[in-house]
Amino acid sequence: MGKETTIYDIAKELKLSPATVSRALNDHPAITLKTKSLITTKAKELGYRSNKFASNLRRQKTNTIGVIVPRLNSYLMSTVLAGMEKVANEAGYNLIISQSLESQKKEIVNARTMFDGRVDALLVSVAYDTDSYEHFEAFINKKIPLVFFDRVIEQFDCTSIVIDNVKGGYEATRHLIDEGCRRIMHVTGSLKRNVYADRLRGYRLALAENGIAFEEDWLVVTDLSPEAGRKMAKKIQQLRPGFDGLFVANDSCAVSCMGALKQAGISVPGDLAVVGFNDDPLAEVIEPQLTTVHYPGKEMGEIAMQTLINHLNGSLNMHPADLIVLRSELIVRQSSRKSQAQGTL
Amino acid sequence: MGKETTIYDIAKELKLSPATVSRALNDHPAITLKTKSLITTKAKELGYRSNKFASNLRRQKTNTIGVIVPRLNSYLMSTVLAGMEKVANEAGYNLIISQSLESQKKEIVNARTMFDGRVDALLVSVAYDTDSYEHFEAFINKKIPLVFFDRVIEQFDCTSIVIDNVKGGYEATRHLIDEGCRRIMHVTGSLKRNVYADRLRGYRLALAENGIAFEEDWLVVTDLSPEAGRKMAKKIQQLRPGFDGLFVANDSCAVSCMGALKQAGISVPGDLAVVGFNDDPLAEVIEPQLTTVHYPGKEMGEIAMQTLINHLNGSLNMHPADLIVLRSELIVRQSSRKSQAQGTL
DNA sequence: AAAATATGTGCAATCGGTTTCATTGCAAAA
DNA sequence: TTTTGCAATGAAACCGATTGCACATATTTT
Repeated sequence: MGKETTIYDIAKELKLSPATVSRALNDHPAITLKTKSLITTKAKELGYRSNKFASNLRRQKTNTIGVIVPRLNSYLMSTVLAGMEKVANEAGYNLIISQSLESQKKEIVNARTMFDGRVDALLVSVAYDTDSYEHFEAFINKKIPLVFFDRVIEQFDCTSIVIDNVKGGYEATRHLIDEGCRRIMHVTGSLKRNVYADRLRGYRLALAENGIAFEEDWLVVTDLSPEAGRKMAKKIQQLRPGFDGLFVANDSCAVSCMGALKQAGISVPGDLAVVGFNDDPLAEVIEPQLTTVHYPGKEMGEIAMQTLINHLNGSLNMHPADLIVLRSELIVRQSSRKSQAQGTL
Repeated sequence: MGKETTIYDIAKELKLSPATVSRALNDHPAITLKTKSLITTKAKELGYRSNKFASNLRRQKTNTIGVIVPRLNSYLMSTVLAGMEKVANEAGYNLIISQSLESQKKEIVNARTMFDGRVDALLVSVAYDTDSYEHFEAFINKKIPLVFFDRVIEQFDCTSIVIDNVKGGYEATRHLIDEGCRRIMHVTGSLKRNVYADRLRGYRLALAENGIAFEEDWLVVTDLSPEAGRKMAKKIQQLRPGFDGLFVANDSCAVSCMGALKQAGISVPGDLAVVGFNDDPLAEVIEPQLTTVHYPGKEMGEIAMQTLINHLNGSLNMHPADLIVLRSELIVRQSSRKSQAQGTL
C-alpha cells in the first residue's frame, strides 16, 4: 500500500509540469531528448508505473481484448487460445478469457461483462445451444470490433475465421467411400452450429456424389462428449451389421466410441471404418490410429488475433463481411483403412 | 462511438445529484428504496453502463485477477484454468491469462504487465527454467496477493496450492516395485521445479525403502515433451534389457514413449512396466492403458481461486505461509501390471 | 414546543493521465 | 533592431465514479 509515484511526483522533483512528463513518457515528439531522458531516468528512480485506469479513463481504450470460448479445457480451444495469447501479448494487448461452458445463458452474461469491461474488441466462438444473438448487438452498435472464429454466426456482418467444414466433411466421407464403405453413420453436434451443419453438408455431398442415398437414421446428433461416443458404440453394436463406416465430428467422441467398440468385439476398421475430426493428440494414440481432419488451431488463434489487432491499429481495414478460411486436411491413418485391413478379423 | 450515458446524465434527468445516483447504483443503504428504483429504472432506460476505468481509478481496484501459466494448451493447465475461470466468473472477477511458454524471460515480462495492469491478485505456475524470482517481489512489496499453484517456489511466504508430489512419486514407484520391478528408470523434468524434484524424492524414497540402490543413470532429466518420450524409447531399446520399470513424470511423454516402445517391439508391461503422471485423457486411450497418478486439475483451479477470492473479500485471512495440499491418487491400469501380464510375450 | 437525533441528498474534492490551447524563449528573417 | 516563426513547456480542463462532510428535512425525545 505504499503510495504510488505519479507523474506529478516526477514533475515536482524535476520542476516540470505533469503535462511535460506525460508527453515525455509517451515519447511525444515535442519534447527535447534531454528532457525526455531526464524524465525517464527520474521515473525509473522513483519506480514509477503508469496508472492504466487514469490513462484508460482519459483515452477511452483498455488495451484489452475479450475472448469467449465454449470451454477452455478442450484440446482445440486451448490451442486456439495459446495462439491468440501469443500474438496479443506480443502486440501489447491483454486477454480477458471467459468460457460459456456451452450455455447460451452464460455466454450472454460473459458478453455483457466484456461489454461493461470496455474491451477494445471481442473474439467469440459461440456455445452449443446459442440461438439468439442480441447479446452481441451492443458491440455492433458501439462499433466495437467483433470477430467470430470456429463456431461462427452469419447473423451479423462480422469478420469470421473458419476452416472449410464442408470440405472437411466431404473429404472424410469421400475417403470412407473410397475405402469401400456404403453405409456410413454420421455422429455430430448441434446443427445450429456452422461447424456441424457444414460437416454434415459435406457428408451428404459425398454420399450424393457417389450415388448413396442418405437416410435420416444415419445421422445422430449428440453433444459429442466421450459418453456420447460410448453410447454410440452400444447403438452400433445393436444395429450390427448395419453400418460399415462412421464419421464422427470430433475426435474425443470418436476415440471413446472406438474404445467401446473394441471392448464389444467390433473391429476397426475391419467391421467399421472410422474417421474423426480435429486431429486431437488422442487420434494418434488410439489403436488403430484415428483418421481425422487436421484442424489448424494455433494458426486460427494467431490469425484471428493478428487480423483483429491490425484492424485496431488501423493498418488494415477489416471489411465488415470478411471471411477467412484456413486450410485443413484429411490425415489418413489406420482406423479407416478398410481396404488393407480386411484380414484383421 | 455514440456518447455513453454517465451517472451525470441520469442525475440530470432525475434532478438528483451524481452522488446519489452513484450510491443508488451501488446499493448504498442510505438511499431510499423509492429513489433507488427510480434511478435503476432510468439507468436501464438510458442504457447506462458503469465506467470501470473511473471506478477503478477512484477505488484503486481492478476486479481483475492475473494468471500466468507455462502454457495454455496442456491438458492439465487448461483444466486448472477452466476451474479458475469458473470460480472467478461467479465471483465477478475477470481473469487476465498469459503464458510464459516455459521461458523465464517471458514470465518476467508477463509479471510486469500484470503488475502494471494493477491486477488485484496474481496466480502463478512458474516456467520450466525460472531460477530467479525478483519479478515477483514487486507484488510482495505492494502486498498484492500472490499465489502459486502446481509449480510453486518456496522463496516467498506465499500461499501455495499443490498436490503431494512426494507421495505421488512414492506411490508410483512403490507400485512398480510391488509389481516386481527392480530396475526402474525415472524420466522427469527440471529439478528446479518442486513438482519434479518432489516426485524424484518420492521415487528415491520408495527405492530406498525396498532396499534398491539408486543409480545416477536411472534418472533422466528431459523437457518431458512427446519427442523426449520417443528419444527415451530409443535409449531404452539400446540398454535392453537394462530396465524393467519406467516412471515418467508426465503422461504425454510417457504415452509417446510407449508408442515408440511398441513399435520397437518392446512389450509393456511384459518387458517394461510403465507409470505416468497427471491422468491425461491420453492415458486411458493408449494400449495398454497407462497407470498414472490422478491430478485434480479442476479442483486445484477452483480451490486456488476460491481461496484467493475469499482473501480479497476479507472473509478469510490467508496466512502468508499457507500451503494447501490436494489429494491425488495412483490409478492402476494395465501398463504396470507386470504380475498379470507375464504371459503376454 | 424545543431540542436532539435520524435520515436522505448534495457539494466538491479526488483518483492520475491526457490533451487543447496558451505562453515563453530563442533563432532566423526583414 | 524589430518582427516573425517555431520549438519546448505549462495551465487547466477534462475523463466518470466515489466518498467525506455538510446540510436540510423528518422523526423522536424531553
